[in-house]
Amino acid sequence: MPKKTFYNLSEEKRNIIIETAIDEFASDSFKNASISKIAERAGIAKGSLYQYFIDKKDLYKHIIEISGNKKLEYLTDCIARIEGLKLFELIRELYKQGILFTIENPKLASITNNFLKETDTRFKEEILGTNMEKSNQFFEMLIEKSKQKGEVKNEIDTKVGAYIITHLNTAIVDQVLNHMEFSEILLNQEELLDKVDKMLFILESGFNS
Amino acid sequence: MPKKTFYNLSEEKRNIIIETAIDEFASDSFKNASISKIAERAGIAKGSLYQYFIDKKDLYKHIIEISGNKKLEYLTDCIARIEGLKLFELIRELYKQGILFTIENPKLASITNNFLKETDTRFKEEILGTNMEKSNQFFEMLIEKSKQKGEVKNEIDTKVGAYIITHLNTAIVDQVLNHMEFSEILLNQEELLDKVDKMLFILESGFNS
Amino acid sequence: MPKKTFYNLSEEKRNIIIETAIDEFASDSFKNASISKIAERAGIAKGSLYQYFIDKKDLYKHIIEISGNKKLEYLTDCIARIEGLKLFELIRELYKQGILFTIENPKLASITNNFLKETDTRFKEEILGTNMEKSNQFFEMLIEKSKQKGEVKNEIDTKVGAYIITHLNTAIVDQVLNHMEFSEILLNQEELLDKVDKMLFILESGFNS
Amino acid sequence: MPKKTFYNLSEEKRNIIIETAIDEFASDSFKNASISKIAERAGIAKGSLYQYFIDKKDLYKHIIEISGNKKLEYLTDCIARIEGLKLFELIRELYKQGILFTIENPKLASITNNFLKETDTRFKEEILGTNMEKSNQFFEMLIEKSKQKGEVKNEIDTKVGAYIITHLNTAIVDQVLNHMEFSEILLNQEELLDKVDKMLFILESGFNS
DNA sequence: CATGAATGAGATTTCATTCAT
DNA sequence: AATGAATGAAATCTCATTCAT
Repeated sequence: MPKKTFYNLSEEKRNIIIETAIDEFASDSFKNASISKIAERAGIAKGSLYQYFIDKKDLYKHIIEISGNKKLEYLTDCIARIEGLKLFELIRELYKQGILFTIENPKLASITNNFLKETDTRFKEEILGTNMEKSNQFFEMLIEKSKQKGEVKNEIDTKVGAYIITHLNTAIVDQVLNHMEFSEILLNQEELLDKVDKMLFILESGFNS
Repeated sequence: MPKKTFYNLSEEKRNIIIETAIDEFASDSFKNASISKIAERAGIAKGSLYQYFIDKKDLYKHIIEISGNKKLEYLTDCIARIEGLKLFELIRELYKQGILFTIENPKLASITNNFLKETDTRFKEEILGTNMEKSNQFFEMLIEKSKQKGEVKNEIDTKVGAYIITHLNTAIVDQVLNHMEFSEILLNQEELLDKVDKMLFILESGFNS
Repeated sequence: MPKKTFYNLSEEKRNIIIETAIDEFASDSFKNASISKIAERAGIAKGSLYQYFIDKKDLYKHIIEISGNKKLEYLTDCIARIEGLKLFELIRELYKQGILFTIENPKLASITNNFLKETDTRFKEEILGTNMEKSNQFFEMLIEKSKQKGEVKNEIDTKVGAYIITHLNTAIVDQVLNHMEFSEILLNQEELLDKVDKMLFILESGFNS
Repeated sequence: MPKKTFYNLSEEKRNIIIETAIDEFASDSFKNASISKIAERAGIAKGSLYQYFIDKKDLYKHIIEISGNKKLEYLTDCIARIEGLKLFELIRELYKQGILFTIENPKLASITNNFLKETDTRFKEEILGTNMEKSNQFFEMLIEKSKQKGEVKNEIDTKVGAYIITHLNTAIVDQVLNHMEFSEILLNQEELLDKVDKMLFILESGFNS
């Protein structure tokens, strides 16, 4: 959460700072990212950054938040259609949008994914507040509903099911990022979606009654 | 690969060094772990560490190797019984042994898991030589065999299947580690194995014909 | 080439740093000179030096450059009069000015001379860019001209001639420095110039037709 | 001056140590040469070196001495013929033998030349005892004799003359070494001797009456 | 608000020398 | 006499953060 001073800046300046920070955090872990480089590349004084943000962590937190919001934009449409879709239709859409988000915002996706892999749990909680596990809870809710509709086997453990779906999602994003790094950049989306379909084919047979 | 000098040390001293290094690398990534701290905590001179190991990377490599070997010990029995078991019986055993390894060697497991999450591919290859992807390939082979036996649906994509199994494996290990950190340490093994069974129940229905 | 930050410092501070660096590099070779000592003696933080210069080499390069410029100041007058003078009149002037430079800037002269003696050619080129050998080429040109004017025997090999003149020049500077070290500091200039005259007397008879 | 213990060693072992030390000192300055590397490459314990020599300097001193003696072997023949030869015939021989020594013992020559370039005069005296300047004095004596014989102009300053001859000698050796480094190794001796002749041609005209 | 110089702790690494065995 | 493990000071370099202007 930036200080007030940050919001007093012109939008243009704010954007430059954010973009530069994203660049830096995307190309390195939190610890190795350098405040000095961000200031330098953004063309502002190092001290200024400390006028806008409490410290490095604070800036990082803000970027993580931005990324979360951006990703949500990609997902809201799907989520709106939650009622009309079957569980795996929805999951397919969500995975698809997640891939789209990753391709169109690779830096943000990379930051988020790196963050998710951080070991230091205390650090993670500090950054996120408490809303870790949001994704998990969302899928739990979905599965529960689907059980009620009879779409999904009752024998399936809801938590475990949600867990699987969540983790495979981040695994996919990871793969997209890795491929992009090697600049087969557009390893074409179709191929990717094909993989997703193959993955979901397996899961679906596993979940469905 | 430590220098000769390392192996000339008393076993006791060698153990102290290894244990301390494991402690340090377990609580921080490679980059953030500190040789200085290791030396200090092990009660030896900083310079001495450089008598035993070429550099930080060399020490890290050694720890990774130790961990790999230790884990292999847990898995060899399963793997020996490869022929007699059905695919998911084997996977269950492998997951189970993986959990056991993690519970009994949480620091090593943590180091390995952190390593697997490293983004820098060049670094990873430097540490491992080339045998990345071994796990994936192993599961691909298993699935292929099971298809031939008719245990697994032919429609399933082998690579994607192996991918799922591998990733859920590391996800489980991660979860074990996280829980242990919060010192519900023995969140009892039974409960965990129960979760694994629930997970495999889903996957099995998904894979089997 | 210092960073901008260096030029933002007060002249006084800049001078202190430069003087201290000169002291250090004059009393030791590049490799053995210590950035830590420079910082300590200049009364600034070690880190600060790295705000002003990229690294040790960068600072060294700057000092070498300063020295080169200073020496050039001593020589420009002579060089301007190049046309009016006979070869050995000019050489005498150049040697003389070189001695003057050395006496008035013994530390700079020492640094330069040490640098010229460095064995590592790659290092030298890195520091100088490419203009090594400038002195040699200058004398070659002079000799060539003098041959045309009939002042110098045609049988003389131009390159070898230039080589002799260049090397005796640095030899003289060396001697001046050595004597100064033994603090017969002013072994008076006259005596020195007398030696130069004696040296040139020999060379002149050797060169002239 | 090695300790007695050194001379108790088998000649073979002594040779290995000396050769290795020569290798190391030839490829680096005194300060940067590494005792550890010498011990390692010679296949002896580091501690042993300290049984044979007081310290690094002591070993270095010994090597310098060896080099001096070796070079003397190349020169004694010339020197023996001192009476029969004219000044520049003798100088030519001495330069020639110096080049031969350098070509056949490049490492020793390199060590010696680097040593001569050392700035730290106290260090130099410590190593050499007092016999610096020996070469200079030798040439002074020669010149004096030649003056008496009427071969050399009386106007020439003996000291300055000797100085020139000495310095050009080391300059030549330096050039040989540099060329060898660039592995035009045998830039053929003839070519070199041709250069020497050209150099001496100049000097001779300068000296002779 | 903006600046950017200053800091200083801490990182990795090197190496001559000592000393117990 | 031989060994080689141990030492520890010193080297270069990095960087988040502070603070005076």
